[in-house]
Amino acid sequence: MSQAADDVQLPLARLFAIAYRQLITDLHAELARRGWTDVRPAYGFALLALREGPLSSSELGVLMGMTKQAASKLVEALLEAGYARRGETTGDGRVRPIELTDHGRQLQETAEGIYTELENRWADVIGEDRLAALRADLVSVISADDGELPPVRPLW
Amino acid sequence: MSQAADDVQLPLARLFAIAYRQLITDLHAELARRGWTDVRPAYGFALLALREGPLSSSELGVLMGMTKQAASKLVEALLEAGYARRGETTGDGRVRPIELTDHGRQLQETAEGIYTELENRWADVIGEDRLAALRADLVSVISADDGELPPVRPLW
DNA sequence: GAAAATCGTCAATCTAGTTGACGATCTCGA
DNA sequence: TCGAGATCGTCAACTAGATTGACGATTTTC
Repeated sequence: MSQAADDVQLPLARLFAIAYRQLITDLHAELARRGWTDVRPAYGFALLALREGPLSSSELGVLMGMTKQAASKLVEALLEAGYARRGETTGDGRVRPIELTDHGRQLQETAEGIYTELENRWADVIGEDRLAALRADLVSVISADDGELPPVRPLW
Repeated sequence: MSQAADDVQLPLARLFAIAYRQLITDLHAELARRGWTDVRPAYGFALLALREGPLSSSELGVLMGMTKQAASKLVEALLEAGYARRGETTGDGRVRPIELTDHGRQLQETAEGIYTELENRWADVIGEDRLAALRADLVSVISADDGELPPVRPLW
């Protein structure tokens, strides 16, 4: 008998922590294996947010649940790594929009592919239906407070 | 219609991040409300591990998935805050066991009570059975690799 | 008994965030 | 229209929580 069944009463928080870390670690290990060695975990949600189009640092900060200063530092790292660049200025002279470079878009797509694989492995273990239920239940609980999904944050 | 249903395809990793953060934030908010104002998120899993009995810093490090140096710093913080103390030395002169003080035990029990309340709120939203399924599914996936539950780490 | 491993700690460094301040720019209402 | 106030991005200083590397003191092993 596996150890798993004994631990069914482990705190959810602990399970979330482990599950999150496992996904992110596996993702970055596979990225590294494919040559993407300068990708930091913090980039993930930012690349995802930038996928849809240019964003200001402040907007990115709001989406990620961090201060604009922190977002600004993250953007700086993305610029230096060549995954993002300053886009065309809008009418507003205060805003300096950020957008993905081709390299950044390539990374985003590669990561998305790997990540899909990882979730498929989950489906292999617990089944498609249970996975869908898990996702749906998570969404209902975390948006229970105000009906909206709160911002992410790459945690502590 | 709530926003929740639209987002069912959000990455699990993101949901885990949000769910974890929400639980930990709510827990510490309630702890603070009850007067426990010097509790840092990192203490949580350490108090839990120490609940069963004395541990060395190195053992704590292994359980939490961090280096012994990091565990040592965490222990130092727990000692200074009065939640732990050096216990009786074993035969091994290298080991300096750590154990909970009464104050630490009180904190641990308070936190556990609050945490149980939080999980009960989850049960109120998705139901007892779905909550049990969620927990069981998480456990099976994260222990799928080697049949054992990996160490926690308070993440990034 | 000597070689090797382990325990705890020190020191330096890194990542990822925070708060506070500030100049530049935009918006809105008197 | 113009001035008060809000917002954008950045600078600086700091904090939390981790890392690697080194080392003395012990213990274990052969």
